[in-house]
Formats: sequence, structure tokens, C-alpha cells
Amino acid sequence: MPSRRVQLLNFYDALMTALGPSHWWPGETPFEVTVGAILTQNTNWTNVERAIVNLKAAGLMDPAALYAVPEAHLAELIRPAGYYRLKAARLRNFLRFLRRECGFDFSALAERETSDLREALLAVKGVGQETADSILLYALNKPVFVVDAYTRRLCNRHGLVAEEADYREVQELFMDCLEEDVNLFNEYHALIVRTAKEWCRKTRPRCSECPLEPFL
DNA sequence: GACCAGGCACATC
DNA sequence: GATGTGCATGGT
Repeated sequence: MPSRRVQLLNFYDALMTALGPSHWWPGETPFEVTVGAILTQNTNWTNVERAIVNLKAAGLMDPAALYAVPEAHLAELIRPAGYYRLKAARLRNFLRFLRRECGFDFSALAERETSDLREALLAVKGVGQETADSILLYALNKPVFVVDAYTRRLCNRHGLVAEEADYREVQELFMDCLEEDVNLFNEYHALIVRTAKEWCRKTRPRCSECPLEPFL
């Protein structure tokens, strides 16, 4: 029985061989990445893209500019992403946080120590663990592993964690077993999500062809 | 027409 | 502490 570290490294190699590098997160700036992280909560990325296009077309992919927009207008712009009233409030919660903590300056935010910053992000209403970690890793380049529903299923199916393991437990599995490497964490999470989309959806090749079978 | 998608907060027991 | 529910759009 290979160690959990070896299993995780084998998964990674299999995914990288099958799919190649991901170049994540799609987004031109840390702010855009963060907006995407909030908008994609329980939502298909293609719907998020429509909302991002609307924001850019309105010249609002900028924290100070976006904060100046009335919440109802913001909600209409992000409507294609679903849960639009809820997400408009969540985006504004984050913008208020950003103004208070660093005057809308992401590079100042990135100076802060990771676990302290994580706590601060989690205190924003509408930012849970996955969203906070996505912001830390993909917008701020902090070495934090992002866990999602796919990651949990993968670990369950392969007996790496118990069925009832919570977010932190799955996260610690990866972070304890792997070296602390922003690039590795970035690529690993991206590959898991891409595998779920490209192998495990019914219109794609069957699940038996998935490089991680059994995955979903 | 049902089911799903890169969650989260809150109510209720 | 566990479990259930609302939030909403667009693709398959």
C-alpha cells in the first residue's frame, strides 16, 4: 500500500500527463480573480464569464469603481452568474473589507501573513473556506491548498480520508503530504476541477477513461 | 423537465 | 453538532 504522499503525487502525475498545465486562474488581475471566486460559488464557470464580461464592458472591473455602484445595479450586471442578489451583497461585503484593510490595494493585502489573512477573509460574510483559499492561492499567491467538492470525492473514493472528513482535514492531507509550493497547489486544484469537467460529465468520454478512476 | 454547476449563511431540532 | 433550506441562472 503506497503512502498517502505517494498516492497524491501519482494522481498529480497522471493528471498532468493527461491534461497538461492549466495556467489558472482565468483572470487578468488579482481583483478579477477574486470577483470570479465569489461569483463561481456553486455556479458553472461559463455563467460567471458572462457576468465578468458585463462588469468589464461597464468599466467596473476595479474595486473602487465597483464599490461606487449601487447594489441593485451591480446585481443586474452579474445576473447571469445566478444568485445575483446574494452575490451582489457578498461582493460589496468584500469591497468594504478591501477598502477598510488596504484602501483597495491588493498588493498591500498580499504583504500580510497567510493565516492571519485567512481569518480576516473568513470574517467577511459570504466568504467561506473554499472562496477564501481560492483568493489566497490564485489572487495573492499564498501556498494554500483549495479543497472543493471534487477534491473530497476523489479522496473519499480512494480511501485517503473518511467519508465525513471536513474541509480542514482534506486540506491538511494535501498540505501535510506535499511540499509547500504555490505552483504545485495551483496546478493540482486546477487539474482536479478540469478532470471533473472533461472526463466525468456525461457528454464526455466515460468515467472509466478518467485518469483517476474511480473519481466521480 | 429534471439535474447539475469550482458555496455559504442561517434556521431548526 | 448535525441536518435542511434558500439563493437563481444557463447548459445538458
